[in-house]
Amino acid sequence: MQQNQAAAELMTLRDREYKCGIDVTLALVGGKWKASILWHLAQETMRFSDLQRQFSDTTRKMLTQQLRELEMDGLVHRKVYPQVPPKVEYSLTEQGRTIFPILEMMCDWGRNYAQTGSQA
Amino acid sequence: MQQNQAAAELMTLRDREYKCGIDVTLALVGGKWKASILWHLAQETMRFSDLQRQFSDTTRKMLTQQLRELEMDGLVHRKVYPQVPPKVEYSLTEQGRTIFPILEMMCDWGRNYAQTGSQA
DNA sequence: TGTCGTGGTTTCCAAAAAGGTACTGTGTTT
DNA sequence: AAACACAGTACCTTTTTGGAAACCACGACA
Repeated sequence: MQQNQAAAELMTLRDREYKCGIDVTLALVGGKWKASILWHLAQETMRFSDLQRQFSDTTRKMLTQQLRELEMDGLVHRKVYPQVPPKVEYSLTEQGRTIFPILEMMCDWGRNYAQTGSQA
Repeated sequence: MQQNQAAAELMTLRDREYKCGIDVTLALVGGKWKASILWHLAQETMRFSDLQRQFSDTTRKMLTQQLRELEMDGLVHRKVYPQVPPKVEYSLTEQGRTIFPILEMMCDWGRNYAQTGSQA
């Protein structure tokens, strides 16, 4: 019963209300690519073209869209170098780094499930 | 670079392929209600009508749909009592319980983000 | 002058997820 | 005989996501 001590009040995020912290977390990283993007950025700062290579099965549009949202949510930092051709580097913010332990556990759990759980 | 040691091979789940454990995890609990359902069931076994009360802003249809998928994925156990009116109890399986630490972290992180992170 | 590379944006369309409403089955109670 | 309780199912619509293809800006370079 987590309600009792810490949450009767709703949480607000981008004009939506959530009852539970889990829903907030999923709203931030639950998209099809966001969690993976954060995971990869946790390993190293990457240029847009690096991300395109890593996520070769998505489109530029999706990548920029997800990155913009992560940036607005304060999880990712976008650094533009005033050059031609353009150079843009993406990295995690302090805030973004705090979610790493969760991503790590999700990665392990999912991998383990795929190996053993699905045929249990 | 998590690729190097543990994953070059793809993981398969319900006829889809995933490169990363994170994506597997999200496929299983990334739905709009699934993680919360698991979270509540981790606290206590619940009847369908209990869940309806907890998730009063969704429909019976969505609940059954999500529960069926969680059941198929081996995370939730469905026990039917042969009575009239019907009685059906939902609880976590062993497998389902293993995800609890992740849910707990997501709950804390999300709650913390909602309080402090969004105005940082 | 024309082409290249990077990091996008725009428009349009398809697929997937979520939601609404009505209907069902069946013992028990009134 | 009618209504109720519980746990659904069926059918259809709406909303949200994801994706394909084309276009853009701009300096460098041949």
